[in-house]
Amino acid sequence: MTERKVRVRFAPSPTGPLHIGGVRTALYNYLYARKHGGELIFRIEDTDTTRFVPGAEEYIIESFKWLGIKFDEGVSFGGNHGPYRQSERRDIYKKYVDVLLQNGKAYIAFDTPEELDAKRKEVENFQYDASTRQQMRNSLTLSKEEVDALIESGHQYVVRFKIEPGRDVEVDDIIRGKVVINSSVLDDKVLYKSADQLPTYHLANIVDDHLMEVSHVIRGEEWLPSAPLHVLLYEAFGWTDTMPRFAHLPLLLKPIGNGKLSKRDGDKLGFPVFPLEWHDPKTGDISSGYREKGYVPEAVVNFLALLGWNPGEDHSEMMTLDELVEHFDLSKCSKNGAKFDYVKAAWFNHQYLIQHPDSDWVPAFDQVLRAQGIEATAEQMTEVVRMMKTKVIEYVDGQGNKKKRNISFASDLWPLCQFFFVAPASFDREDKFIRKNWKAADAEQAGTAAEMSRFADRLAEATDWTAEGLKADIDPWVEEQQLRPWNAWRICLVGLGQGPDMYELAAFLGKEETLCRMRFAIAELG
RNA sequence: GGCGCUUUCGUCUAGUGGCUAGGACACAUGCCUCUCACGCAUGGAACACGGGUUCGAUUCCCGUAGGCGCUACCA
Repeated sequence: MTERKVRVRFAPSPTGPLHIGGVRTALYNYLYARKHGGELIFRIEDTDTTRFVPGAEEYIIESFKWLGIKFDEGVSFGGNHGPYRQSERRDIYKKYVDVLLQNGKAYIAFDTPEELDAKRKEVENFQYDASTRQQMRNSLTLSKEEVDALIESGHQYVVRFKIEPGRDVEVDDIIRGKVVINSSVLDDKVLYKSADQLPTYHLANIVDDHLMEVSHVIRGEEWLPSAPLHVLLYEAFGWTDTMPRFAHLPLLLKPIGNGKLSKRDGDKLGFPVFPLEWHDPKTGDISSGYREKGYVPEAVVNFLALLGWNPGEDHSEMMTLDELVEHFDLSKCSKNGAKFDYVKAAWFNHQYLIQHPDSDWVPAFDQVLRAQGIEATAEQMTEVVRMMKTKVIEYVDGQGNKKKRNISFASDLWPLCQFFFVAPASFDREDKFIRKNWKAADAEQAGTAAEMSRFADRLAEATDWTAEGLKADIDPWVEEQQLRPWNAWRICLVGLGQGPDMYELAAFLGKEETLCRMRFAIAELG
């Protein structure tokens, strides 16, 4: 076989939002295409009209736009192998179905879905294949005249692939090596339905991949069992010379428990399984998306790329899209399913966020603040981000345990930064930090209140109210007075044992607010 | 049930016919410190099991068990 230009495709069905596993499949196709100077095609597989969901196609396109995964041709991208929407290729499929019918590789079957259901109930493990097709109503058991008459009178039919039994069919998979399945276990798959004059996935897939000159089929492992069927179809058409190479990717699994990652896991465990928020047009349900959750696309891509593949050796896990392209190698994909580790996904986002300029957080942070009824300037928000982005936040994991993790999203900021915008209204005397750091006066020592009072008086004299200015002014005085005012001061301004450096906080609040909060705390705590 | 794929720390994984089996996330401890952190350092933690092949198997082969997928006029 001669070296062919690499042409790969991502071909989703517009039946709903794009699942994160689909995103990974698309990403691997993208990486492979870029790596080999090839092309990536975007095809819409809408041959099942009953499952079509309006808006899904637009959603998928929008998702890739956000993720930065670019297609070279396909629906909405142009190209000269179109149309790229399967529902617009009826005539093409019909032509190829006839080819199969004429050369005896396929036959017409009249059994209705109801009849087949009945048969399945009646015969355990019924399969429409070489062992049973002679008992059914099809062009193999009916005379030509009967068949023609049936079609003439408007009976609906399907075209089935006639699989010759007893043959070991070999699939040479890039990731898994040789996979052999005996054709006897395959059934005579429906390739085409007269009812809507559309093919099923199997036929459309082979015809399109051939016509679109696809060189490599990179798809999920759920397709592995039908890969031999596809090989047989290429043979039936006489296209084996240009048959694409296959690569079946391992699946994404639930983070906890068993089974593959599903739509519901996400919102149950608190992480999205869709790139963008999705509003179901039928039920009105809203499923959360990575974009709305506050992920940056680079982090999502980076994390996803490493689920089932890695560059090997001790290479850094932080990689840009270009770096991923540079190192990507299909043959180094792992073979077993990967549990979806959303804590690590958050870590990736954390890494990207602290690498981005603080001001990049402002739009998202602004939304978070507005939701709390707070307005702040861009400068203020940038400052808060700078001071708080390396803190940690508590969260509840899938098992209901309290855990801590790095701040990974703008929305994590609010619970930890209220005090920048809202003064403490009361103090919890039982709080460990307050009990430890706010002492009442006794016979030998003046209490914390007195100390804070003196400290406030001294602060009032400060002229350069910036973090640096205050430090230069106050540090020597504190030293001279042999004071350790930090924790008590923190109680005054924050109300808790939280927050950034005290000089920085004071500088942010301003002189008036700082002194006001101190007087209030002194009065309250005594 | 049938068919197929798969199995290295809790998770994602690297790796080899002979290694103290490496890294990342998570976890723990210490240092730093003005709280919580960040950062830095350290630590615990894995080759599913049973047979072979072999001087020697985590690595190669065969079973068993577990996990996953497919088994539609869905993709």
